[in-house]
Amino acid sequence: MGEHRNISNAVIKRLPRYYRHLGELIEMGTERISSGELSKRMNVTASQIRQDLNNFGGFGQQGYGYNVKFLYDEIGKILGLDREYQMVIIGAGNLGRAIANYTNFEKSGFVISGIFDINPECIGQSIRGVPVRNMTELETFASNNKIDIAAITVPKSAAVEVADRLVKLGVKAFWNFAHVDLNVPEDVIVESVHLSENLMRISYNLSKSEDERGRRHYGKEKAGKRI
Amino acid sequence: MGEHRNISNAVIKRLPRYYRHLGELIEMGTERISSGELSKRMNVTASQIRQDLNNFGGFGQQGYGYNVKFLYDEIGKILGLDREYQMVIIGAGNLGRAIANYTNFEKSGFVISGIFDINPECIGQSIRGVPVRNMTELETFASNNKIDIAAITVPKSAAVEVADRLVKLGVKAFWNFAHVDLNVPEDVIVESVHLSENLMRISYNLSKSEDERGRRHYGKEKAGKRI
DNA sequence: TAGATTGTTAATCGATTAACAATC
DNA sequence: TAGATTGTTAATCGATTAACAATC
Repeated sequence: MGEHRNISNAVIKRLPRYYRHLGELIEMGTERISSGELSKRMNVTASQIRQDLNNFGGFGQQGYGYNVKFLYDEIGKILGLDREYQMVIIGAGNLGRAIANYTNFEKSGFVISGIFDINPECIGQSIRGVPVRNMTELETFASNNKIDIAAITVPKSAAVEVADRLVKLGVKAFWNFAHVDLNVPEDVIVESVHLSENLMRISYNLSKSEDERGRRHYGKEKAGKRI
Repeated sequence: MGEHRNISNAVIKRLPRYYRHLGELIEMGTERISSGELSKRMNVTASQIRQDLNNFGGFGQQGYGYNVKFLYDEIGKILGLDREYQMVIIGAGNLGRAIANYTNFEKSGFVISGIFDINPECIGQSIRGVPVRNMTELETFASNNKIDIAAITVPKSAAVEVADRLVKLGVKAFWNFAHVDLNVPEDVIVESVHLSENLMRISYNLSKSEDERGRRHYGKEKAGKRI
């Protein structure tokens, strides 16, 4: 019962990627696939694929493999993609607009029901048919509309306060683009996209590649101690 | 020597977060901090902090802790933030603009040197002082300007081809926002931001929370086999 | 049936945490 | 010095991979 409690985070992080590849396979008209073939395609071990899927029950068949469409649908259900989610976007800047315009979202059941900003120039504008509302209307809006997810695309300085307001309004999931750790109650989900951290991993790896010839040192030199 | 080879990915992923928190501590005027205090602030174990930092050498002092400013600078160096990176953005849509307008990037040494698109309406426009160029000019541009990083904000269908072109031009790092796995040579870095995967983790967690009451099943029912 | 491939257990590998001696 | 806290080794935990019996 409740099959998907206690599934490790590592597994969950991989599910969307399985889902995407299976979608591509469907588009290609592939009907069945073995863990071995999928393994080659995705660059993960077949063992890992089978282990991951078995966390949720038996989706395959010995001697046959997995039915692509069936597996795709099942993973979709696991990921909760079989229903709609009402999402608001806080911040109608470039990032907020990018998200609002991201047509694919609605396809997968993420419906943008409101966009909010404090900038008078934005307020009243319409983005993809959704009007930009004044942040002062947030509470009224929330009492008339269920908000499943709030995307936070405001600057760091405002993000924490906005999140607090939304938590009070009962919002249980945040998609956070601000460079802060939101502090929310235990039962509230935060998924953060820290773009600057992304860039730092790139610069780390770039400078590492160069080091492979160059050589650099960090911290105290402890002569002879490390090699 | 060449201290930072063979550092595990898990460690590297945490470095930007240390860096951000240390930056906040500097702003607050904090001069020194122990692994224990930082541990409370960041919600990680003190042991992990010490282990992580010791991958790069001894930054602390027994009985004292870590000098915040010194540690911040050292981590900055490790992350390669002590130099500039030339970045181009492929795709002048909302997401491309969001990145281009992200003022903070230049602060940290990421300089946007070019923006490219195929849409005639965009070409010639200027975003933050950077003109939007025709994609056909990419090769010419690359021969006159070093490109350290390319941000790919074009649709999935175009992303793979664009990345191939850029690899041929010698670009060694990609910041990929398209929903595809870019296939690049071994020595090329790809950092992907798959927004839809983010959303799926949110929907997974939301539907899991609801299951905690509801109950759902996936896959074959094997009565009595699992509890 | 024989062959293929899963589901699943056991072995390995890696990452995190605990503990403590070294040392500021 | 005594107290605090690091650097580092050892113990634990968890995740990945290998192996193979079950079974389609």
